[in-house]
Amino acid sequence: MELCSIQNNMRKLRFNHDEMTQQELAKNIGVTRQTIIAIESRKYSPTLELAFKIAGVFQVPLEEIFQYKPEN
Amino acid sequence: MELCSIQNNMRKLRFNHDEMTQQELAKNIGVTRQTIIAIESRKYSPTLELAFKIAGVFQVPLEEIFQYKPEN
DNA sequence: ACATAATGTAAAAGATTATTAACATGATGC
DNA sequence: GCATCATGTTAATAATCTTTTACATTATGT
Repeated sequence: MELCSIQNNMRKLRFNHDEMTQQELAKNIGVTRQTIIAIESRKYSPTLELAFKIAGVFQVPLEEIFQYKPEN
Repeated sequence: MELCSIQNNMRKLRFNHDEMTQQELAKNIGVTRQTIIAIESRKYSPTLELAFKIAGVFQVPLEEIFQYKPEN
């Protein structure tokens, strides 16, 4: 499976935030669960706006969640 | 004209980096000049990957270039 | 055993971002 | 005046991201 070039630790963050489910996170940022699944599994990377919203939910800097790895 | 919800100071950064032109920036990150124009004028926001590349060129944290303003 | 919740997979349609191409303007230098 | 460079505008196409829908798997609790 093709992976996108940006890593993330959303999954870890969800669990560290009271085991927030994909559904809850999705609702929080106003997207569908499919989008969360796709991002977590690196099927594709989110838009910049979505990335900011996710960082907002977990209250961490964007770059603490997403890391760009050009080589992948 | 509709503005996207993410502000940026690419234009300022270009001028502070030896007055780098849109064309040079575009070439640096591997997109067309149209994409730079669209982002600078907030016609739309870049993908997360593109945002990282731009931050890389100017060697500043992503959030120093792009700011999310939900209210716009 | 059964119901429920959380996660996973897949495919088509819709929305947004990026490219390509063509043409326009203003500034600069020859 | 003319050529060149940087920027701007528009429109059509291509690529990528998001939604919608439907169904599968695994774990948990009753």
